[in-house]
Formats: sequence, C-alpha cells, structure tokens
Amino acid sequence: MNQNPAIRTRFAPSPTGYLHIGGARTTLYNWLFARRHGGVFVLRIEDTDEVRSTEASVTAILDSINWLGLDWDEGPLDLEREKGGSGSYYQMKRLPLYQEHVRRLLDAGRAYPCYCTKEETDAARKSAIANGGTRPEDPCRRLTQAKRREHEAAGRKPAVRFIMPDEGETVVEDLIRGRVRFENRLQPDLVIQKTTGGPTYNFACVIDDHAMNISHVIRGDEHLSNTPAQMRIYEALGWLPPKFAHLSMILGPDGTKLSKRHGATSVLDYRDRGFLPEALVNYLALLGWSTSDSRQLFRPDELVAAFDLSGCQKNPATFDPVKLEWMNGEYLRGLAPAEIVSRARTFLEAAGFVPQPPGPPLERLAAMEREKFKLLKDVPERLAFFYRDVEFSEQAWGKVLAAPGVKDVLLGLVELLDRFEPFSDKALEAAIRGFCASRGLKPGQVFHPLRAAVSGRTEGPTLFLMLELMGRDMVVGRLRAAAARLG
RNA sequence: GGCGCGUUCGUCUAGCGGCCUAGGACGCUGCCCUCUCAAGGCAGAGAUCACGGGUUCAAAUCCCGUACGCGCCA
Repeated sequence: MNQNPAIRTRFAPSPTGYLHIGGARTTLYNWLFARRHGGVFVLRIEDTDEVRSTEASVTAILDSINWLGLDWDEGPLDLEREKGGSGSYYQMKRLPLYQEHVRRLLDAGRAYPCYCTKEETDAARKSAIANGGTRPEDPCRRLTQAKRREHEAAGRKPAVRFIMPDEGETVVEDLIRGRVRFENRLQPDLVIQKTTGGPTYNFACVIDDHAMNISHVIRGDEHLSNTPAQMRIYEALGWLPPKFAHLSMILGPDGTKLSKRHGATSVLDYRDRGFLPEALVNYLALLGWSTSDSRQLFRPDELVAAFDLSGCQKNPATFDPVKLEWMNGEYLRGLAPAEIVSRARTFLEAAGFVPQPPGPPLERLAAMEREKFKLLKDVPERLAFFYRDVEFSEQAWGKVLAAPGVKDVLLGLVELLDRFEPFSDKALEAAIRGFCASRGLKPGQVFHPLRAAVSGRTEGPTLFLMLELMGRDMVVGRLRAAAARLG
C-alpha cells in the first residue's frame, strides 16, 4: 500500500487509568482506517488533568496497544522517548501552544475571561433550566473593564470562554451519522482555559489535531455534542476542521455504559486471562462494525483490507464475553501445537510447566487437547494431571470409581498393562477392548473407570493416546493407587 | 431542563422501497459422529423489524409524532 500522507488519524487517551475496552476499540478503528488508506496513526497523551494523570497509566496504555498488535507512527515510545515530527505528544509539554492560541482568541474578541465561580455557574444554569432550559447567558460575556478590574483586584482567577454565535447553526457532517445540526443559540460558551491556566480537553484537542494535521477524528459518541463548539474554534482560528466520525458506545449486559461493575474492562485483564490479542481485536472490530456478508472471522490484515467507516453502526453495542470466548477458542484451534505452547508460556510458567517438566512433551499434549482450549490459561489447567498427582473430581471419585466392580476392573487392567508392549495408542486400544470382551464388559464399563483412575476426571483427552503419552509407569501406578484407595 | 444520538431474534449484526413467508454469527435445544469432554456436521426454537400515524400500487427500509435508552451541557 502506498503511503498516503493526507490520511492522519489519532487516538488521544487521558492517562487516568488503564486502557479499557471502549478505548481499545477506538484505537483499533483509528489504526484500521489509517492502515487501510496507507495513512499515519498518531498516539497523543492528553495528560492535562494534573490530578488524575499518572505515568503508570501511560505505561499501561502503551503496553495495551502494543499487546493488541497495533502500532503507531508518531507518539511516545515510553515515558522518555517519542517519535514523530510534531514536537512532544504529551499535552503537558505543549502548554505554551494552547496559551498562545487562547491569547489569539482573546485578542480577536472571540473569547473572554469568565470570573464566575462554580457556584455561580451552577446557579445560572439552574435558573436557566427553570426558565425553559435554554442556554444560560454568561454574566461575564459583557463585563465592563471596571468590573473586570474589580474581579482581578479581588484575586479571582478567570477561566476563558469561547464565544458561540447567537444565531445560525453549526452543521457537523459526520462520516457515520450523517448530517447533524446544532442551533448555535443553544450552545453554551465553551470554557477553553481553566482557572489554573491549563487548556480544557475540547480546546487542547482542537489545537493539537490541527497542529498534528489530523485528517480524520474518529472518537466516541460522547464527543459528538462538543463537536459544533470545536468546529467554531477551528473557524475562529482560520483553520479547516478535520472530518469527524463518532462511534457508538459499548454497553454492559445491563444496557448501561460498560464499566468496571461489569467485570473486566481493562485490555490488560484480557491478556492476563488468556485471550489472544488477535481474537480480542477481531471481536472488537465486530462490535459496531460489520461487512454486508456478516462475516465473523478476520485476521488483523484482513481487517485492514476490509475496514470501512460506512460499515460502522450508529447504535450502541452490548459487549458479549461469551462470544469473545468462542472467538478466542476459534483462534486457539487455528494455532499449531508448538505455537499454542509458546503463546501460553506465561501461564505454563506460572503453573510450573515451563521449562518442560519430566513427563510427556507439552507440544504433544497441546496437539491432543487443542480443540478444548478456550483461553490460554486452560492450557496448564487441562494438562496439569500429566505432571501432578491426580486429584479426583467429585464425579470421578463419587460416581464412576464408586460403581460396583470397579476395583476388580482396575486390578485386571494393572495385570494387563504392567508388562504391556508396545505401550502405544493403537495397541492399547486393541488390548483393552479385548479385555472388555474377555470379561463380558461393555467398553464403557472399563473406559470410564480407567479414565477416572488415571486422570481423576470424567472428561478429558482421547483415552488411548492419553495412556500412551502418560507412559506405562504412570498409568499402572495410578491404577494401583486408585484400586488401593478403593479399599 | 435543553440539545444531540439511537431503537431488526437474549446478544453482535445483514438489510439502504418490491429479491424479506427478515439472512448470518454467538448462545440455546435436538440429532449425527463418538471411549468422555470438546471440535465438526445437520436440524430446530428464537425478531408482528420499539409504538402510533402518514407517503406509496408496495415500507424494516422514506416523513412526522410518542415512548424508552444513552450522551453532552455537568
């Protein structure tokens, strides 16, 4: 794909916490759009909230995006290093730029200092609501010089508000929602600089999107209502606004905005629970976007080729962890056994199975159990009994092994298998089926207790291959132990 | 309170005026396969397209209201 410098997208998170599912989807769509069109994807850290921003959050966000397999062309590489031609991508390092533009608007008479306290603003709003809910007339908009000096003398620090026009309308041509109209007289004068001197989100983001030459602002629905004011700021500064695309929200199962209450919402939690990044990416891509054939499975490169803003949904989507798990299983099943082992490495390490413990090779076990895994953490869980002492499940011990005649069956199997050669899948199956026949037992009467005695479970790998991989010593030892324990 | 956005199976969605007796996917149920569990295959249940009015020969699709949900102003 050719480079297309005209297409520039960005993701601009506030580092006030981890990267959550919604932010991840926004990142993904911006990334997909940029990659699809050979453009540039920018990452910018909006850390102007000095109280809540933390370095740990920056690191978590960077780690999350990296883990998802999404890369950015400009932005921070870590807490110290950055790449890209726009100076810093941390807003706290760009403060002079915002102040300079606030000054410009002030000088041009497009903004004014507002000395109202929070209480006064609240009161004004309340009375406006009581009077039919139109825009509260900001008392500072027509402040006399004398009054201003009075406030200054009283030590009041002003915020700066941008003047919205009193008539006409502002039209947002949204790439997803179409034409959205806003009456200017109903738009409040937006605060662009806080009393602390720092820029507000809505202002800094306009200045930076312009400075960084962003062509397409793809962001969450919650910003749609602020867009007309932002467009007016572009206009007041003599700039052309970028194109906008507002994504619908992601909801929890109860229909409210997805949040911590609904369980894991951090991208890193999904990593730690054993999801594959390509599965999460695939799932997230489909939460609010689809192709006309309703195709479900897309590898990342296929997403890049297929992604299109016109396929984006206007209505909010409910996050469905069950479907995500299905999709993860789908990807896991598609991996080669060696790949499963290497991708599950941290989980296997935590369980003490990496480096490879004595016993059957992990890779062969992974091959045998591949279609059972839904999460990477299932890998050590499903394989544990090959390396650890048997723990009997309630079903296995209480029902299967407790059935009448089981002890004899187990002892018979001990006798059969003690010197059995070759200890292989096929030979074992033939011999054990023969054992059933000679004793007049149905296969199930032998297979089930055998599985339970050897693995402690009533479900698991295909029986004879499991025996082969365990090896004779383990199988016979476990049969003896189970028989002894039966008394 | 105002403004904005939204509303198709439980969930994600297809649908852009006739192909819709509404298609696909997850989940669910049943059957097949089978040494268990999965995976896979097949079949099925599941949406009067939020509701009410229009426009039209014809509407899930266009228009207007209402309700509900969400967002922004906060």
